[in-house]
Amino acid sequence: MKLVKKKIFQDFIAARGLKSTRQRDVILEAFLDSDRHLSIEELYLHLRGGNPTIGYVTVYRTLKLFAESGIAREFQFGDGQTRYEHVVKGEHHDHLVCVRCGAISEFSNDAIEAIQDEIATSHGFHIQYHKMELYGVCAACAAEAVEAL
Amino acid sequence: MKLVKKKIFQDFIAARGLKSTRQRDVILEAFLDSDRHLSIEELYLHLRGGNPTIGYVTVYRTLKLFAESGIAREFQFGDGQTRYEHVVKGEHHDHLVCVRCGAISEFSNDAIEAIQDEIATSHGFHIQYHKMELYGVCAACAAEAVEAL
DNA sequence: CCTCATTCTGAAAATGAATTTCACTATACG
DNA sequence: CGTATAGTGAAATTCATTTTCAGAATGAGG
Ligand SMILES: [Mn+2]
Ligand SMILES: [Mn+2]
Ligand SMILES: [Zn+2]
Ligand SMILES: [Zn+2]
Repeated sequence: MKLVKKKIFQDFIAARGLKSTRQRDVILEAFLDSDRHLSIEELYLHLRGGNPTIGYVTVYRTLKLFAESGIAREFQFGDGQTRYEHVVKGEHHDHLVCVRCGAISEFSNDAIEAIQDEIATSHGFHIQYHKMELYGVCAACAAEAVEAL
Repeated sequence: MKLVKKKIFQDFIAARGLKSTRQRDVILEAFLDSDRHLSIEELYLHLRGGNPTIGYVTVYRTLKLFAESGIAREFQFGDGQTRYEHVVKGEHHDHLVCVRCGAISEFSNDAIEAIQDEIATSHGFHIQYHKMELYGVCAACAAEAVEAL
């Protein structure tokens, strides 16, 4: 899967007449090695740990490229930072976001997706993408809250 | 309904020891008279038309108060501006957002809401609120696109 | 009606994430 | 190699939001 995504990005780079650079390689590697929903800054700070260092702006631009190429999705979970996760086209899932600890978990449900299509159709609306996020308290935080009593 | 919302806000103001001001009255009136999903700036510019003028910051703070009081919901539809709509607690709907003209329409679907609850339960997750937005091309814009051929 | 503690207002300043600029560097194709 | 083209990153800019602060308004108690 990691190799598939690398290939997709390489092809995208080639098709657009862009260049392959050390920075893009490093960022791609780190991005694919993560299973989190990373903000630009998080990835940037992570990369600063290694050597040589890569600029914030390059991380920013590269994540945008990932999204354009189809190997990443961009999100706004309401914490003021844009986040990215790597995905492959065709696959889809939505999110549960803990308002206490920020943990993000994933789910997908075909029934909901089907109903969404029906709703769109009945409105003469052509869906391009959707956003579905459930905000609340995760199991771990709920347990913690109980302990604290 | 408008009166109900006014009452809710007045009670909120009283319960919190806040004061009733001309500005809050004017902003509330204009907000309740709209059926749109207004950004701070839109409402501010609308109010500037009338006299006397009200500051941007006051509109900003007052919309926040509306949200806290329960008569408004806050949104981010991805255009970079925070938007507000007036609602009553208990009522709920989600949105279709046109990526071409920005039009926002509404829908609600009990089946989806029920499935969301099941998903949360199966994750031990306690939902506080959710976000569901379908982005795409509205019927009007689709028709326009066909004409243009 | 006054008093005055408290809240409100709004211009200006600050914040902070995203985005652009630009001088310099790296890539890649012949 | 040579060189046209794209990339990099520090710094500057943008832009909505949020905070600050000094003067104004509100309203509970007298
Ligand atoms: Mn995800
Ligand atoms: Mn709505
Ligand atoms: Zn949590
Ligand atoms: Zn439209």
